[in-house]
Amino acid sequence: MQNFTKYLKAKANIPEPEFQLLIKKVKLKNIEKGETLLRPGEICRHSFFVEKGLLRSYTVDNSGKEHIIQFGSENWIVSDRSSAFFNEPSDLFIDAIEDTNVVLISSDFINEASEISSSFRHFNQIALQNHIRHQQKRINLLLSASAETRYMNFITLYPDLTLRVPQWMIASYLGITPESLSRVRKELAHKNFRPN
Amino acid sequence: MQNFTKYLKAKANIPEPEFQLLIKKVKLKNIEKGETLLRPGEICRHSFFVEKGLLRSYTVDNSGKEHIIQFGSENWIVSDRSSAFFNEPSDLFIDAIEDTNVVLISSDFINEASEISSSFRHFNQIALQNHIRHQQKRINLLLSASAETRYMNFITLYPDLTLRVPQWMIASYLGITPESLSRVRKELAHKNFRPN
DNA sequence: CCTGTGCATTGATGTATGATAAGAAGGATA
DNA sequence: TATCCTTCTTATCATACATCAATGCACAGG
Repeated sequence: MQNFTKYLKAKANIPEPEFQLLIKKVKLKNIEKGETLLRPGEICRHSFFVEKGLLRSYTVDNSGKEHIIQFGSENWIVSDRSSAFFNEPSDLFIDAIEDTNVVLISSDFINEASEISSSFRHFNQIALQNHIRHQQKRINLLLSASAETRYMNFITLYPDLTLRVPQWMIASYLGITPESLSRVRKELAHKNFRPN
Repeated sequence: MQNFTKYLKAKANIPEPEFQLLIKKVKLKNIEKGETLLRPGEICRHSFFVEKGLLRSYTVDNSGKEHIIQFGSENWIVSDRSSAFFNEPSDLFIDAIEDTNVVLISSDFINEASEISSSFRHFNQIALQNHIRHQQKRINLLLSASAETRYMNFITLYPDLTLRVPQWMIASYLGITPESLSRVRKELAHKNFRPN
């Protein structure tokens, strides 16, 4: 819970009494490695703030292949925004890559916080805009860059994840096979590139 | 201007006097086919509501290739949201595919409308969430689907654009070469698929 | 009417990445 | 220590898509 309160206080300036009321609305949950928080068809009722640990969200296509949408480690929020906001059935899985400690943020929480505090509204705006910017960059990379470039971009952007996440998941995030990623890494090693 | 006022009234319930004040804030602009509205390095000062015509936004990679991010025909808004919101230099081009009539929406307009009307705030929220959902789907397609599938998806999603936009631009949007798209279309024709 | 310019098509060839299969290298667990 | 797993690598072959080059149209401007 400490990370979450720190995070929220840093991002939104909510007066203390209201803050205390709000904070009662969220719950903690511990999940084990491999445990699933959301499945396709379900409606995403909570956003998950990661206190400690590592989550991922991903789709599974009709040939059974996984495609990772997002990783979320400490101080990140993982969610299916569309499902949560529009009350639609999700088409994502969310599960835990490591034993994880999450804060459950309900839509109610967000709505109430928005009513109470214009500062929170602003924070929420920024979060949405950041999300859009991030997705934009990813689309652009997928359109224009080779596997190698995409991987380079990943490790500079998420050096921590590069170490914590198994390679086959990184490959999935990049839209390539684990074998291809292995080749790319070999190439990079040849070129005397060291990820450290 | 008619489309824009109709659009805004339908989306946000702003009391008439305030609406009249707001509407004075926007300007009209006519641009010719090929004319450019935004270049990389510039800050995106306006969102462009398309009254009539057709815009596109795109990046150019370091080998000179264009990658189309978005098309916008009547009643669509084209913009670089990140640049506009965060006041950062854009890395997009925006230009006109046809002679086009746009409404210039400044950040001021959006801020003022947000202050005046909670209904407008809500509309804006929905617009952002829709944007996220749309990008999410596109990322998922780029990660998981073949050129053929991506094209099929495009023509069912945007049958109008399929007719108005030159094929090489559609190819660019899909992340393939015009030659590949041509072959994909041939394949589909063989399979007795008719886009009509 | 000719001619230039941009776009779509087609063919030949190349290359990055996928598919499949097998082995090697840890980590966990008994 | 022995035995599983899971992950990562390596090798071979297959394929989707890119690249390069040529041709055919259509349409605009002289």
